[in-house]
Amino acid sequence: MPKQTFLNLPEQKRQIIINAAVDEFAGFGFDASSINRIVANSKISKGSFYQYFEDKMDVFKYLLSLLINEKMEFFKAKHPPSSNMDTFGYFRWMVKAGMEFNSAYPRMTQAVTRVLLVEGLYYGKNFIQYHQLTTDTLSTMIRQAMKNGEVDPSVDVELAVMVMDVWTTAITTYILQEGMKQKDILKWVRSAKTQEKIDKLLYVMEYGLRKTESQFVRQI
Amino acid sequence: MPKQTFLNLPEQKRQIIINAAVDEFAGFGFDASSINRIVANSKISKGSFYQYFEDKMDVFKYLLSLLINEKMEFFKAKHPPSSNMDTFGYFRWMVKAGMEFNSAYPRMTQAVTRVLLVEGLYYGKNFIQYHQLTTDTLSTMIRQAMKNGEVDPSVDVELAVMVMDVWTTAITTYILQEGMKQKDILKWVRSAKTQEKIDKLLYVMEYGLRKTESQFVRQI
DNA sequence: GTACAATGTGACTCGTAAGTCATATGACTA
DNA sequence: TAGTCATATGACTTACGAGTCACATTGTAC
Repeated sequence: MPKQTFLNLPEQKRQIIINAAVDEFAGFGFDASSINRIVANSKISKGSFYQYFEDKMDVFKYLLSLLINEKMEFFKAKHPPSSNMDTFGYFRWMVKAGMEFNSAYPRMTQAVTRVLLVEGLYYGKNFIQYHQLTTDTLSTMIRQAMKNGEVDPSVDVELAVMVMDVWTTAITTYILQEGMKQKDILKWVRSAKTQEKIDKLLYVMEYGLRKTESQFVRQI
Repeated sequence: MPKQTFLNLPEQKRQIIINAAVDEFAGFGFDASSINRIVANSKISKGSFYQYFEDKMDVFKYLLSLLINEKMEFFKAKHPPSSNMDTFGYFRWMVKAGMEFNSAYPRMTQAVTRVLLVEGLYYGKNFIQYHQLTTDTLSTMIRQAMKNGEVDPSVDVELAVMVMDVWTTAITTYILQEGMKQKDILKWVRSAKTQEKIDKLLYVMEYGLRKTESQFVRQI
């Protein structure tokens, strides 16, 4: 976490530093990011940087915490459109709301996604707990869907979690990559065409999970 | 490509250098890999390295070409178990044969996978042609499956290709990651339990693709 | 043996990174 | 005014990377 000195800084100066760091991580990933460049781009001295943060990992963890807080606020403010929604419907809503959020903060999301997903730190020691959180949530959802009779009870829960996890990551990465090419990413994500594409991708997963295992057992 | 000097080298010396490079890329990825370390680990001088290769990218491309050649030999020697196989059956066979190969050359595969898939160079400028090859093959397969009536003709081919591509990558990465934890990776991949897991993952995709789009259209 | 080509060597240059520290600035306080 | 404290600075140290080059060694042909 940043030192008190950083938190005492005027809002505007803090923002300049945060933006420089976001651009650096989004553009170079974690390892290739340079504190020298962050410092140069935010027009502070090297010494000041080390008065604010411990090191590169410290800044990154701070950015991550900002993103998580914003995301939690965002989800708190949103509510699922209808209350009588099945588990998969709820999952679809969640994924789409997530995309909406990502499009509202594309640079920040890109920085964090690049480091955590693309560079694989997410699955390494430092951030494994965040991934654990996701898989736990998914696991609960699957079990709920089984209770509701939406998923065949013979389904291997761990496997289904992996499917949903990988699938969500793939869609998110894909949408972010394509979205960054657009003029107005938020508008593009909200467009009927993009929404339909996301829906289709999610349905591929959903029907796979709904139908697979029972069929699989019969076919063997 | 390596210079003639390298190709003139005695087989054993070449192997030592190749092994050092493989270990370096497998352990550090592309950017973080160091020629200094490769040189130290293969007990040649810095000067010699530059007599053999242009630079880091040159070694990596050479390793990649070795892997591709070996893989082509491997697939040439193997034949699908039965001739009356549907498209998805053929796809399953291909994926599994691929896993078999990866397990036979785990370090080499890990090095290349880490750089191309995990670090995302596969989708960058340098290696995009290899990815294009994969998507073209998949595209042909999907169209064939449609002709055979195995896939709903309303399916969006581009979307299906993306599904298969992403899914194959995810499974490959997963199996390689888990496999590296085992004592005998080849034995582990061949075990009934692992094969069943791979099958299940592929069936999730298959049933998703078979059933989704027509259902999707009806549900809207 | 001599001459010439091929191969091998590691110290050296140059660039850039992380992190430190003596010193400077400037605001507030007694 | 003098003292004190938080903040700001950038030159400096240390480490490590890529790539070069003058020179050394080895192999081969005559």
